[in-house]
Amino acid sequence: MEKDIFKELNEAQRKAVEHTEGPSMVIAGAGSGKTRVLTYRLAHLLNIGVDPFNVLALTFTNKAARDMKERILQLVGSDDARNVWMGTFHSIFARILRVEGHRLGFPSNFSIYDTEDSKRLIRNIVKEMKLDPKVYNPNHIMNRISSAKTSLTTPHSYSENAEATNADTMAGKPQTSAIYTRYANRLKKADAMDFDDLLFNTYILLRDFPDVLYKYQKRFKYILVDEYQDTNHVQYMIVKSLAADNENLCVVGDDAQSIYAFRGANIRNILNFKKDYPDHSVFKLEQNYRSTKNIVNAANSVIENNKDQIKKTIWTDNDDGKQVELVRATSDTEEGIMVADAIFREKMNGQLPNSDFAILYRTNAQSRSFEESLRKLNIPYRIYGGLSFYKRKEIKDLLAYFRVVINNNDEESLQRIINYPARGIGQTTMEKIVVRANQLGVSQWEVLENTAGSGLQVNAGTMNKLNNFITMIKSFRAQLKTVNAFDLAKKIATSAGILRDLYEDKTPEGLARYENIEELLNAIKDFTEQKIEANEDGEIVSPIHTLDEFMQDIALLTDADEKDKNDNNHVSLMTVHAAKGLEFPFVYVVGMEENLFPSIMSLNNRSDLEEERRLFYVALTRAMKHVTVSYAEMRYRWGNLTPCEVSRFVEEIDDKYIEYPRKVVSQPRATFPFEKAGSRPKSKISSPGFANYQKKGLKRVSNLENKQPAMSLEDMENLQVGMEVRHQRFGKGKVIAVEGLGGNKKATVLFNNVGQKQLLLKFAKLTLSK
DNA sequence: ACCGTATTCAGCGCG
DNA sequence: TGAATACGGT
Repeated sequence: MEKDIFKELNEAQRKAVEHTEGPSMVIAGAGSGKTRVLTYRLAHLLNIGVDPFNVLALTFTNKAARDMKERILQLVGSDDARNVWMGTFHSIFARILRVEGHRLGFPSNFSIYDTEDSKRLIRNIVKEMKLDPKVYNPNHIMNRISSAKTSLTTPHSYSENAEATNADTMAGKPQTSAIYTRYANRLKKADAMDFDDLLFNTYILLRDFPDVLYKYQKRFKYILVDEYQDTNHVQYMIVKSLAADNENLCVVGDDAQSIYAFRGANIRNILNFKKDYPDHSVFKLEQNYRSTKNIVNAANSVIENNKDQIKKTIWTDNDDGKQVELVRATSDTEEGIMVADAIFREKMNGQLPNSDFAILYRTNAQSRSFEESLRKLNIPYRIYGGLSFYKRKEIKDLLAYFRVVINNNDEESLQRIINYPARGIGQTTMEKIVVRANQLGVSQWEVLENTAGSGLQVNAGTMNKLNNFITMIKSFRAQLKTVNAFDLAKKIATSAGILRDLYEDKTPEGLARYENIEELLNAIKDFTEQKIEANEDGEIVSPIHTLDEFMQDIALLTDADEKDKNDNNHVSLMTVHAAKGLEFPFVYVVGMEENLFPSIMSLNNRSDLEEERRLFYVALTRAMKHVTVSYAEMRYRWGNLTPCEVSRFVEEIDDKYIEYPRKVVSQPRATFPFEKAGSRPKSKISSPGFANYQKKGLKRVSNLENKQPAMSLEDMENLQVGMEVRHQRFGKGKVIAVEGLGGNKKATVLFNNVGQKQLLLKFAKLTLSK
């Protein structure tokens, strides 16, 4: 068994796997088989007799944890691997906090506030403090609080930290510290933790309770941290204290792929590992198995421009492959068309599946032009990183019910559901409750539960409505431990009126919402049944699985989307950030323009710019066979047509590895086979980007390969209603209307196969059939 | 309580 | 441009 494992590894990989005792760091270049090393290392530990309960593996995403677990199960061939503590920092420490949190005054059923809950709470606090929400922007305040927690700053130490408070005062936000204090109190009162608290409180727990620290140090004899370059300070501290006893710590990462500094990741954690653990070993995985030589070299030539990095030489034995290709479009719309067209051709030439292709962009807002063009070519695509299932309103509404049932003090959830579906408890009433709760220093639920005694001044009708609501929630709560998750969930969805409310909404969106609720209920049913065990007679013997268990299961889940196995044949569209860890044969990195990629916000300091460069490095190294980079000379940004310049990063690619557009003889004008009549004005082709090109002695090029020219002037003039025509893409059809004159002449054509289309004749590839 | 309109804001995003 | 929220009228 063991020998088989090692056979599949190169020397560096094998050494990294074998080194089990003492601190070690694995620097894993892009495509160098990092996951393989991680899984084999874990498998190796189990093979040499380490108890899976003594192994802790921390990953960056839930998905990474799941994938790894699966692979290890295959490798080890026994169920032992299931007992390894493997998951994200957040999920592992949430689990520990459910057990140990009482020491910090948290019940085991504490709620976890997501970003939206946190923001809403901050917004409310700002309102309660009568501050201007424009000045105290919830997003900004939350970032402030988040980075405070990440750097282990409590509300108290924040208020005493002159640097922090001065910065706030200078920014015109002297009350930030007070908001933080209030926010922390409210979370505590609600028996809730936000995402940062899961880490922050774990750190406090380990710091202040030596017996807890001791217990987990003894438990986690072997610790493994993936994506170490993306850990922030509190994560670093937690790992450090857990590993302090035996130092069997292995961290894996690639400084060149650190792209999350903007949210607190500290690249120095990996750069300083050597100082932290003088007795360490370093293993460098430098052979890339993923990409062609051209891609690896192109990426290397870019990343060389960064100062902060660990020295390494990424190389590959793979074929040379093709050079990186540069595509220049006149507009963002055209960029979409050109990229979609390129994918179409590549796919047809090679008879390739759609899933071989990915379009990567810097910002989500860029996806639209690609969507449109892909749709027009009938190429299936999927956008990643949109609104995930668990963030949808209807799902959050139902989950909020669950959360209130489980934890009555969960104020964010309470506010969400107290008047949904509408039951006549409006803003005014809610404000009274909030005020009263704050006056008495109790939770909002406690005010409600004791409506008579709490001195809440509302009229009899409202009082009645409140009492009905309370009674309903209490009746659900009474069933929490006796009824299984699915039955209770169904009951809540029905008797709270959510299903009815959605059922009555017959709009497509309403229908989708209804279906989403159904899907959630199905998931709960799965959960309920999956975990039930029966004896030989089919009698159920295991205890029922309850709703609070389900909620703990999903509390930290975000990517529910990955489970559509049936339809996998689509082009992937996502941000470069979202593409981290993935690979595709053909990658299109689009929007390679100054101020976009690199982002305009990164241009002021070197470290931000270096992070952008690493991001581009990540983008390039996703590709196995071929990379195309593209940019537009004009782009709509915030509603304005803005001229753009090619990204400095493109120019950093060594000329040997990139192919610039070839010179073209004529045909200066782009053709827009699918342009809708009356859409955006076309841009003129004179921009800084163009000037830049001339400087470099590069040549202009036709934008789209013409398979067929647009209509002749003569045909355009002759076209009349009733004529039979043929379109390159739409096929045969009949003209049913003609309007406009000269260059703006438009025709409405009823096509046999695709229905009615309006075409701008100067661009349409139409021929007269008769 | 609810709906349509005005206004504002826009960076990537793990848990 | 367009999504999300705030506002103001019924």
